[in-house]
Amino acid sequence: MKIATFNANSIRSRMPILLDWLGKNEPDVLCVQETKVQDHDFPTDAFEGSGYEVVFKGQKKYNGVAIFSRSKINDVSTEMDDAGDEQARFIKAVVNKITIVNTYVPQGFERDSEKFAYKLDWLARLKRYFESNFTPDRPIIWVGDFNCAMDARDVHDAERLWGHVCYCQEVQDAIGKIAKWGFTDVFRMHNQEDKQYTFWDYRQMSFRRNSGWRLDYIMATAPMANKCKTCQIDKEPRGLEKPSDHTFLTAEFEG
DNA sequence: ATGGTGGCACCGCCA
Repeated sequence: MKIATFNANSIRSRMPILLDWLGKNEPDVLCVQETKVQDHDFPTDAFEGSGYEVVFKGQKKYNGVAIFSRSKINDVSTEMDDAGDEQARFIKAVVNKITIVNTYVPQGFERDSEKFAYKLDWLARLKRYFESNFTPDRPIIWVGDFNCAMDARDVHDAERLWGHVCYCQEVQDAIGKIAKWGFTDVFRMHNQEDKQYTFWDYRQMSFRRNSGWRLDYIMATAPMANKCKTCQIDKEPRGLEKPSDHTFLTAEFEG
């Protein structure tokens, strides 16, 4: 079973990249974040005949998540709790009896902002979601754009960036607590190197300088982590006419 | 050099 994740930054703009990548890589499941499309405008027609089923939760302009699967998708939910907050950052589905949780963690703007407080609260809610709905002996994959670099290897300038909303103690702790509940970062399980980035800020032409961040993750509970054979970052250029600031991350599991 | 681009939906917000 091959599972991949990709922050699209508008799925409609990345359709050529997405369809091409699906055709070449044939993952069983692809989780997408920042689809930036309302549900009634989701480009379902474009995937007719692709062999993929898709479920999604979007809203106008921002956020939005989707799960593509070659096998039947069951038990979809688009909210982690009953807080009634509709930011379209969470979608869960079951595929081949494996629970897939796809999240677009809030970015947080600045550390003294309301948005940052929301980010921390959102992550605390996600922790409660896992605690109250599952036990870590179940096969669960949690993937997405976590907007968090977990250690110095995951950023291009650890000294300067320490304290950034995507590289600071509070967010590392919030994600760390969820990981401690029962998740393994399967990329790190297979690769200890630094500079293994999944995101480059296009405001700073950072791709050509490799001024990146590792913000995208595939996390697995023990029964799945034990079966994880590889986890790789896609290094191919991601489109020429229109850049995409994140790349694909893929993990392969036995069975 | 403290900026810069890109996407969406508007006349700014978010990353």
